[in-house]
Amino acid sequence: MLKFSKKADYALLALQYMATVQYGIEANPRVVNTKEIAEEHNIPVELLAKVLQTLARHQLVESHHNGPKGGYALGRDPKDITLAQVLEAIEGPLGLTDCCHEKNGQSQCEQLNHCNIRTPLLKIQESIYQLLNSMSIEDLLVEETPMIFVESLKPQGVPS
Amino acid sequence: MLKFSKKADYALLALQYMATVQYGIEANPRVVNTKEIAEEHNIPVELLAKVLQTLARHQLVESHHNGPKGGYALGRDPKDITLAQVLEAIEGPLGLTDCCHEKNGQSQCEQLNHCNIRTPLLKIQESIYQLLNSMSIEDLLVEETPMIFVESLKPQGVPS
DNA sequence: TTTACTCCGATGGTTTTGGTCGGAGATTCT
DNA sequence: AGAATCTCCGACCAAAACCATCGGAGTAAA
Repeated sequence: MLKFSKKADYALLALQYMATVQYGIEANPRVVNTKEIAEEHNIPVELLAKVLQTLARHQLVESHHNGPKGGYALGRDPKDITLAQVLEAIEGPLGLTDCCHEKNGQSQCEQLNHCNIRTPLLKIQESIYQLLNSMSIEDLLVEETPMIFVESLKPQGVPS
Repeated sequence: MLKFSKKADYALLALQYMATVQYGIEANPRVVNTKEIAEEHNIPVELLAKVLQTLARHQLVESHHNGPKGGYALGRDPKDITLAQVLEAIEGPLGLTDCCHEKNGQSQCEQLNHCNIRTPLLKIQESIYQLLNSMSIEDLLVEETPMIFVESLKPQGVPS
């Protein structure tokens, strides 16, 4: 359940690779092209290209279409690119249920007019978003990943 | 992104309804049948039946096949049924990436042999699981949903 | 001018998902 | 006993999402 799409995986791999090249231990700021990343990770080139296009459209990476020496580079500092931004760019806005991002009023949720679980699910969704937004590409670089604690607090006692 | 399946939504709705009937304000412990829940929430009966079967197989609900007066009832106290259990029963084990639940060794991840993002993603996954496991069906009953705080702590300083 | 790259749109195949159908077994009511 | 009603289980189909591919246009360096 709750699986990322392949495209999202590819996006994270690509961003992590670009961050390593530009900001890693052997800092070597340069532009990397699609084929290089694809071969590094065994990803189909054309699909990765599309993923990078999407990331560029959302200003997460910058495209340098400079002929043979063209390629992509990170649009900002790795610590300013959160996982939430990446996933949102690739897979669209976070929405656990269908009735989460409705444009105007309740279009779909007329089916579930007696929906009693909407509010709590929205809370969960918000928590997951905070979680994804608290981690950045920079956190993917270090070996020992920072621990993340999730704490559930229930201020008001639950009725019996 | 990260959308629940319809079946999962239906499962939560059904469990919430059953909990309300059995443990709600007007406590009226009785067995409810599939059609009753389906009509209450405008869910296709056959699909809901399949969902309830799955829940029964995982001991989250008990099936009473008592002819005309048969139906389902919660298998345990609502507070002992966590959302993680429900989702896991319906949608299978949590796994953000493909390489999460591999049976023996690395079967798929041979494609991503240079995968550097696996460990951090597993941390995120663990956090989400804790989150889903900290909420129960009982929490779906109350109006004011308990607030959930997600706190990201980074013990070791990040490099650079 | 050629080359190598990004960019964008369109397209096909495959898997997952949502939803349906029919039959078997069990129990209650007539 | 027989009919009706319910759960249970497996198989089945259609729709949608996803993965992957291809072709063409634009641009800048060699």
